[in-house]
Parts: sequence; structure tokens; C-alpha cells
Amino acid sequence: MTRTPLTRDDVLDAAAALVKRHGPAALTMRKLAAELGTAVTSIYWHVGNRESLLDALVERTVTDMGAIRPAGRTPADRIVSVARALRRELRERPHLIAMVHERGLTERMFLPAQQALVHEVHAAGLRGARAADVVRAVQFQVVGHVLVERNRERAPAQSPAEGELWNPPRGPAAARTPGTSPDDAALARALARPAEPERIFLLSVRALVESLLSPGTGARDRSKPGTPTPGTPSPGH
Amino acid sequence: MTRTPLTRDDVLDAAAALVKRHGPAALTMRKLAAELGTAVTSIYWHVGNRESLLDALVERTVTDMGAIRPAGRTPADRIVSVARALRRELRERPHLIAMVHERGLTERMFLPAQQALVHEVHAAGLRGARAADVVRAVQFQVVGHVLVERNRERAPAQSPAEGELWNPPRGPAAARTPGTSPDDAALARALARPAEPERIFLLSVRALVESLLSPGTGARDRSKPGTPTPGTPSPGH
DNA sequence: ACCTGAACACCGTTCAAGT
DNA sequence: ACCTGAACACCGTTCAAGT
Repeated sequence: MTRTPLTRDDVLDAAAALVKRHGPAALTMRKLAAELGTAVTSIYWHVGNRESLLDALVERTVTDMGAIRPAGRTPADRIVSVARALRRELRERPHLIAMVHERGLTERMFLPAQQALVHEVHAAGLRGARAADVVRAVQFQVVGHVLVERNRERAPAQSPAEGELWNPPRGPAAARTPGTSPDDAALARALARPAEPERIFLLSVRALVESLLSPGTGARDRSKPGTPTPGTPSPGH
Repeated sequence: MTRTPLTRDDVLDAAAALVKRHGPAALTMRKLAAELGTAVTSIYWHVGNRESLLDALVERTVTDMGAIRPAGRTPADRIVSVARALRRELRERPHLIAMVHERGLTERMFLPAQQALVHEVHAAGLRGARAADVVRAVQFQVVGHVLVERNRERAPAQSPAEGELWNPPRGPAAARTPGTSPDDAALARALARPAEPERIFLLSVRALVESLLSPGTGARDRSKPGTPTPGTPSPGH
């Protein structure tokens, strides 16, 4: 009874399954060998060593991420749709995404999405360096938000909890702390509630896209980073 | 010649130094013991085990981060100044920040900054849940940007490089690829150049703040996050 | 209260040897 | 071309024993 020979893909599959179930720390060469029913050293013949095994896993995740198809009527809408699609894809592969991040490959994983963004920003009428800036700003924001969000989910019990800071002490001690939070009960309550990442995500992406796609606003390049922002006009009503 | 007894702080100091120089992976109990000139097992008496040693290190970093003082004339300026200060602080402690991130404590580290943001958003005239949303949006963006930026710095040689995608093939093959990048040489060149994170950072923060602080724009809550964006078909493979 | 060495279970990796 | 067991150097951790 000759066994069908072990292939490199067999190794990668088993490794990916282990990581998906128990995280990267659970992926040891010995456990992997046991899973595959081979000697530990066989694995080395197929994948070199643990480091390049993880590299291959990450590589797979990056290419698996695939192309993103924008949806929506306006360029702004389509950019937002790309952002949401990226967010969803990432949230389905938490462990592998963490590995991609640890290896500094997050940006490369986002190249297909970048291509879509370029198309939409161009459609919105932006050109040249300005368009490139907008593409990168959106990309940074989406990737960053996803990283933050994942970080929050893995956070242990927060102490002090976010909300606790915004219930100002009622006693005379309140006056002592300089720069303390203003008295806004609704705000305090809102911050005491857990964040709703998807809502914040949409809110932010829309705000950023709206601001960057409309020319002539203060968000243009000013070439002098230190210049003060003129007060935002408050439309009387 | 009785040696002055080892303290918990001695252990933490040596550990922090090791991490700062060579990263967390270089922090082994045996190396640490050698550094301190004690037996490996002494360390266990002071800090329990490696895991809680790292916890203590992270805890220290979080509290060391300290208070942030806003600067600038308008609330928008001061928010931007907080964002820049945070960015600078983080970039000075790359390894430790990575550890904070791995432990899911990034958000907690940002609580002091959150307090400052609340103050400024309130000064800008926002109240209640809307103000909380803006605080969180800015916070997510700043933290996210810093994480992305750090990720980029650690990235190995990118292949394909960002720019390569935006030099459309000159031959007849150009017409075949659907949704390809538009013909914008300046854009292609701009994306081929390395990103300037600080500029992108300022650009984005300003755009977001400007958009969120001005009421009545489309960036308001639309209360239906789940609407028409149809899910992009999963990348068949 | 603090420190020690010995021992254990577990790693990743190399290598000569098998088929 | 593929697989094997033995061996090496290195981990984190426990524990009984010292002072």
C-alpha cells in the first residue's frame, strides 16, 4: 500500500487549516507533521523551513484576495463600495491577515483595490499627482481602519473603559483637573457605549472621499504643512 | 561582596532595552538572565513568566505615552496637532508599539488623546452622539494611519512595485484588460514614486476633520449603512 | 525574601542514510 | 525524487533545595 506522495500543496493546505483554527502560534512543524502523517523532516524537503512556509501561506492569502469590483452610480459611491468590499474580505481571514500585517505586506495585498481606486478617482475628474494623493489617502484610511478594528476585537477587558473617562466627577474635584472633558452627558453616554465600527467606517470614508473629491476646498495641498486652517464657515440657519 | 538584590524594575529595564535594540523575538529568558548576570530562574521570581513580563513592558509603554497638549488657534488646527503629536510619539517606539498592537491595547493607549479630542470637538460646537462619532472617526484614522505606516516601513521589496501597475502596456494587449487604469502619465509617475506618509497623513486628517466639523454635509449619518451596495462576487479561484 | 542548578517538555533545523 | 530517525542547539517553565 504505497501512499500517494506528499505535495507542497498538501503541506500548505494543512498549515493553512491549522492557522485558521488556532492561530499562527499553533503551527509547529511537529504538529503539522502529525497532521499529515509524515516525519517532521519531510516537510523541510517541500517547503524549506518554517519561515518560508509562513511566507508561502501569506503569499497565498495575498493572491486569493482577488479583484474588487466597484459598484454604485457615482465615483464617490463606487469608492465607498470598494472600501466596504475590502473590509469584508479582510474580516473573513483574521489570522492570515494578521500574518500579512506582521510581514509588512498589507499594502501589497491592496494593490488590486488600488487599481480600482485609480479608475474611480480618475472618473471623478482628478488628475496627476493630486489623484495619486487621493488614492493613497483612501487606501491608507481603509487599511488603517481595518487594522484598528481587528485590534479592538482582540483587546482584553479595557481598563479604564473608554466611557469612564467622560463621566466628570461631581464633587469639587471637578474644577481641579485642567482641560477636562466638557459637560456633555449625551457625549459621555455615547462614548461609554461600545463603538460601532461599521458605522464609523462608513462615516469616515464618506467624509474623506467627499472632501477629497470636491476641488477647491481646504483639503488641497498647501505645500506648507504648518499653515493654520481657516475657520470652517458655519452656515447660519 | 554582596550584590545589590535584583528588583522587578531591573528586569523590566533590561527587557525593554533588549526589545528596543533587537525586537521582541530577541527577548529570551536566558539572554535576559545573562544580561542581568543572574540565573534564569531568578527572573521568574520577579515577573512570573515571559508572558507577564511582556505584559508589564506593554503596560509601561502605554502609561509612558503621557498626555498630549493640543496646539493651534482653531479646533480643527488643534485636532490636527493632536494627530501629529500622536504620530510622532508612536514613531519613536516602533517595537514596543508593535507589541502593544499585538496585544490589542492600541486603543487603550490612545485614551489620553481621546480626551483631548473630545475637548476640541466640543469646542467646535458638536454635541452628543454626533460629537462622539467624530472623536472616534479621528481616532480610528490616526491610529490606523500609524499602523499602516509602520507596516510599510517593514515591508520587504514590493513586487510588483506599486508603480508598475500604472504603466499600461503600449501594445494591443492594453485594450484587453477591462477596468484598466486610465491613461494618466502624471498619475502613473506619482504612484510609482514612494509615498510620502507625512503628507498623506496631513492631507487625510485635514480632509476628514474639515468634512466632519462642518455640519449639513453629506458626511452626516444616513442611518442605513446596509443599503444598496451589492456584495462583490467572491473571487472564484 | 530571594536565588540556584537540574530536569522536563517542547521547539526548529541539519544530516547521513535509506528507497 | 522523496522520506526517515537520530542528534543538536535552543526554548519556557517547574521544583526542590539552598541562604
